[in-house]
Amino acid sequence: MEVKGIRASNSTTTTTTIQSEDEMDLRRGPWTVDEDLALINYIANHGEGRWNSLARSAGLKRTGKSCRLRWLNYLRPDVRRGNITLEEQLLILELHGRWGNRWSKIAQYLPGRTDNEIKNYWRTRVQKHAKQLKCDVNSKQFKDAMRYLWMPRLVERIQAAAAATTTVAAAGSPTASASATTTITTNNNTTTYNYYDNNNLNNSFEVHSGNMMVRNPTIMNNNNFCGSHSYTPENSSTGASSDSFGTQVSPVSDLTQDYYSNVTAGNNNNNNPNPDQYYQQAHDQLSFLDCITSPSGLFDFQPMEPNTPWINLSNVGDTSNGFWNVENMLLFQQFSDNNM
DNA sequence: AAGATCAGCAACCGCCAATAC
DNA sequence: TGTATTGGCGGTTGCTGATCT
Repeated sequence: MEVKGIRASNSTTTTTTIQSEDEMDLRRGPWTVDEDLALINYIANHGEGRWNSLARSAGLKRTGKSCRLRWLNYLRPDVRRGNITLEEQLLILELHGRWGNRWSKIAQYLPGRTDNEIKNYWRTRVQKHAKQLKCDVNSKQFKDAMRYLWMPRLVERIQAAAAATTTVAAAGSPTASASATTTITTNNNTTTYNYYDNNNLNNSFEVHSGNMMVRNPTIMNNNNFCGSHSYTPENSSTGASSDSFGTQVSPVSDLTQDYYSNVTAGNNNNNNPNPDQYYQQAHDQLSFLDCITSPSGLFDFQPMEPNTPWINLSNVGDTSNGFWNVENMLLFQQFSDNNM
């Protein structure tokens, strides 16, 4: 790879292919608080776009691309940060199955998440599992494992969390165990996830070639996903990530104000300020249902082989964060043997 | 306690399509 | 119409903190 500089935080460029005086001064590597403030302030006053000239006008010794990336992936007020939730994991798995590595497209359906974040999630978590299982992440074997084992397991955990919340709220009774039974049945273009929660209530959702439909939707009661959210349909002219969510939560000027006050209050002690914390609340109001239903017919599975066996996950005893424990790897092994 | 290894993620790169001139 | 610039995307790198030995 061509090396034009080093990635040190306070380095200037050690250039091997210098083309102009300006390039000699270009900074690279982690952004400083001052740079972030300069970028935030400039965008607050002038808006975004025309990134090269923006970088110059704002007095930033960065490329336009670098400024754009910093803004979109970090400084933008509506960037949602923190752990990828179970619902988001499920959605990522499903959408990746549908579109592959179309990260920006997938990101459109996870409001506040950036394509970079989703890509990192996939590479660090999902590909890790494939590696552990010694199979290619794009292999049928692994895709089937995701579809028949991992995704149902996620559904189970989602409903368990929802049931636990409900139970605690209702009577303060013991929290839910992961004893629910999940079955998946496929009939032509419809896949049905069916399970009983801890209150012995039957829950299910169906995934058609069209939209996902929910019956008795305990799954939707997760407190992380309530309220409403509007998204930009994929066929919209403003479907790009920068436009889809650019200004819908809070004006940039507010971000700048809050950010300034936070910095002056000494709450930023590193090079990675987190202004979005002020807007996290807005994103905690997102609707999972809104995320997974769309005019374009989202959340439909690829056609499956007929006579797909029902899979009972009741004896898959994973209650930890990781799915691929020894038991499940054995299960995966058996599953693979039966489907090769 | 110290070095090695791993995991997560911010940031960069090259390529390409869209837009401006 | 051709060229330059800009923006968007997917792939990759390397820094940093956590964990392991």
